[in-house]
Amino acid sequence: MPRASRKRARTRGELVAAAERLVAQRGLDALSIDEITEAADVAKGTFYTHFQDKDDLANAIAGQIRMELEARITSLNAGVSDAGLRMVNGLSTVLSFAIHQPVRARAMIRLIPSAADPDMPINAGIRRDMARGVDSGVFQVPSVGAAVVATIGAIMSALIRLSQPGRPIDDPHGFATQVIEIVLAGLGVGRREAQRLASIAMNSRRKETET
Amino acid sequence: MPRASRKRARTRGELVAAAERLVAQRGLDALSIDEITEAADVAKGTFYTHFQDKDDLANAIAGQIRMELEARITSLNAGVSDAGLRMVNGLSTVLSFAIHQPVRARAMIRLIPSAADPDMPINAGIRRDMARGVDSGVFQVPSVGAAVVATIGAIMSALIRLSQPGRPIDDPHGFATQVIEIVLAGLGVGRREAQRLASIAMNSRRKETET
DNA sequence: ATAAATATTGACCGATTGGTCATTTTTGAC
DNA sequence: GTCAAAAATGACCAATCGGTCAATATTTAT
Repeated sequence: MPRASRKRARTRGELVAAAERLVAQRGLDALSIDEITEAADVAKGTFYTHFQDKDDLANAIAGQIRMELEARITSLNAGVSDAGLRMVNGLSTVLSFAIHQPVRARAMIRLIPSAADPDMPINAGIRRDMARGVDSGVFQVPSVGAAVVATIGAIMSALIRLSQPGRPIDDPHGFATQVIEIVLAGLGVGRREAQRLASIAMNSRRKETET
Repeated sequence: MPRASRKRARTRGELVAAAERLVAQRGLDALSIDEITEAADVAKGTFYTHFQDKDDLANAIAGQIRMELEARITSLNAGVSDAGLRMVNGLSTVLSFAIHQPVRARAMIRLIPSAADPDMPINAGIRRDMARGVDSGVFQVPSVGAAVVATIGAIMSALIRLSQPGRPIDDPHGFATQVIEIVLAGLGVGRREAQRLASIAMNSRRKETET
């Protein structure tokens, strides 16, 4: 069915959108199926024609967001070999996501608490780029493991702060730039170079249109 | 204890201990009162003679842990005016807690997700010491706000990693020292000085006996 | 237009939950 | 040892939840 009806996709989209909103506000555990279907304005039974259960929906949402982020970072890093540049491309993409899509960013945080786990697949990119940077001498850290943990934590914390509702930051791009600069300094990059790399990355993200 | 029987305190302690264990494993939302009372080997009704509801218990646990940490840090920092020393005293205390009491540390993480919020009372100490360090020139950062967020995030991430069950770190004290060193470097402290401060703090923590 | 296929609906069910309370057990002051 | 107060018990209830399914509405193919 090439010209298949779009109604099904639209209904599914409404469920996902409603769930993202609710999860961002109150977390997955606090939600009932009834609540989600009511917010999406569909009957309860409809939920089960699109998802097996609540976990299935959660995985669909988290997987989609993760895919989008990874695709964008991969695209940005195509052909880039410098570890510093690769790192700021990844970090700035994540923080830009928090700025432009705060609701989905918060949903992601609540759905993937393991995002802070350095050994999760979602953090494979950071691990690789960190090792690359240490090998090439761009980064100077007491250990790759500690550096990965510290970096992920700092970025996740900034992600949370940037996507926090009700307490907007005056200059979010500036804030994100500062956090990235601090992270790079922690990795042993000189203050001036850190400042330069962070600015380049966040300024590029600022110009791009988000989905 | 004129009017307080010891049985009551013991029962309450069993409830708290059981809850800490269960919360560390599966989070508060996933727990039922039945489960907690069964794990504590008391009847369901007993729960309600000690706590109003599940939130009351959660607040009691989180409050107790927070109090212990703050008391220890305050004690360590008594009479210390150097911002760098004050900062590493705080950070090393938290990481030492994760190493020596991983179950309670994980319970804390799950009970206070807002621990990553820089504006929460629990992080007032970091805010103050950060401002003090910037004023005195010990720290050099693009902004105090960004530095606080990055620092809290890095430490929380290390806390999570250190308290993670099933995947112990070979040299936890060394790992904690490395993370603190990276954080200090991010705050503009020189590599050698950062290494020195982190080592001093974590070595002191290593010798102390934990509750 | 019509029928087959698919999507949607919402009433319904069994299981689980938070919370109550009359009863029993334990404690400690005398 | 006695007894009143405090603590602990566990059966019980109303509410909510995840999940099902026969009935209905909509879409697609012919």
